[in-house]
Amino acid sequence: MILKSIKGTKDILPSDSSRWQYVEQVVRGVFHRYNYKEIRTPMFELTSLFSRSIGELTDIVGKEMYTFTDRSGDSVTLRPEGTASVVRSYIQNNLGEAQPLVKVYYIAPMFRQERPQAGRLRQFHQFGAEAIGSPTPETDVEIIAMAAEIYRQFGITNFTLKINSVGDEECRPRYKELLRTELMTIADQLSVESQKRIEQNPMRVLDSKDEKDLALTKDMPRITDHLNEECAVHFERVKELLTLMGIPFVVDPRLVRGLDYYTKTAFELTSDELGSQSALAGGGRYDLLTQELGGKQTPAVGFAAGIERLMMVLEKNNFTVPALRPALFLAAADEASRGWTIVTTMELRSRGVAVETDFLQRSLKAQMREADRQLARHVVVVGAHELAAGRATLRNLDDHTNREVELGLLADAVMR
RNA sequence: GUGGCCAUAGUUCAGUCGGUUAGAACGCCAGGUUGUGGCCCUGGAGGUCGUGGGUUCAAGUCCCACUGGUCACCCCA
Repeated sequence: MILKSIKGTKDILPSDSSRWQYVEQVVRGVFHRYNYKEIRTPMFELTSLFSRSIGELTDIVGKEMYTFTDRSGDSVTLRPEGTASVVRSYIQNNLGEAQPLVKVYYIAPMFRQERPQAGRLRQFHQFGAEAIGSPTPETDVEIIAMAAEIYRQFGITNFTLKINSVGDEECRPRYKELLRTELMTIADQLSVESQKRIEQNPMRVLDSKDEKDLALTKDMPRITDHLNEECAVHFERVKELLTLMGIPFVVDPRLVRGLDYYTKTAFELTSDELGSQSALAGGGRYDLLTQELGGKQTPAVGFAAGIERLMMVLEKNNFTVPALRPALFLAAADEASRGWTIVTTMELRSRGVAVETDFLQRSLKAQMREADRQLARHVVVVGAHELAAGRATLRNLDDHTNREVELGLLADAVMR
């Protein structure tokens, strides 16, 4: 086999597509109840949209983007996440002019050029939502509650909600400077990666998974102790509302997340059933992004979740979705009756019945086996005898019962 | 980008110390007395042993390279 799919991409085969459809349907249902409307943006954008929004120094922009030069010489990139495109569309289409708060969701493929592993693909799928136009902590909580609700809909309760506040343009720089100074004093003991980050993004040092780093930075100042009044009040209110709603959470002052645009609330949903890539979903507030991309200053908050990772948890839980089944399989007992079966199959289909028939000129036994394999609910064998009588035996493959039906009333007989 | 492990039928895997026509299970196909599935029985099809080189009288088996997969690191969904 010379032509194969690109590394880190996967086919969603007929055997699992119904599972995907079911998952998407449940997700859409929750978004609908929260009154979020779908937005579909292009799969690729000008590279600068992502580098400017996600941040030049992030891993995503620095080493994970699928970037190409197109025939006109423009640098374009397959979207690595959803928020940048949504905000671009929000600005470009003046969505904020029609209403003060825009609530949208997406279910879409994303692309990052990394080495694949369990729970990580180069093309993967996310659902996510953005509430653009509201500065209130209530909106943060709606987003968080909605994400948690989706997992609950699938019977997944075994996840941890971690939240933090990363401050705003006023208190974060101040905290970063304080932290940087502190980190300098132990710089030579930190891991190489962390040393590099002291300058560029000291908060990511705290987020390091290196055990030595963790021990060394244990008593470093926490951002939650250095928020300004506004951020602190906001964070308190988020925690208060989550508590009132009965949504369990843990405050993780080290939580930073890999995108630069977050302000105030940042959160993450993790599962311990996932192995190394444990993040189910993540999100936060991004009050400065719209302005950063050339729009009016507009507060916003959102989240994104990995569908493959949700699928992995569902599989661990032996979650099954009902199979899609034909209501009827029309079998031909002899060659002369095949004309009738194929025409009738088409007629019944246009009347709304899911019908399958034989296309391989197979023996009756083979047709029966096919009906069984397709999980057809009923089968009717039609031959010269039935066509003459205008009646046939309708067999229910689930309870193995037979009954006589008029051929003209087949649709009613199997639809009920 | 770095590292560990792996690569034999459609799938999951056996394959001894290197030795003759590479096996099993499941799946697939066909039969098991005139026209009724699932279970059972019988038979059948299906493999360039990932690719290329090397060692050897002899390589699925040993060595090297490459490719692919997988898991982990970094980071994230």
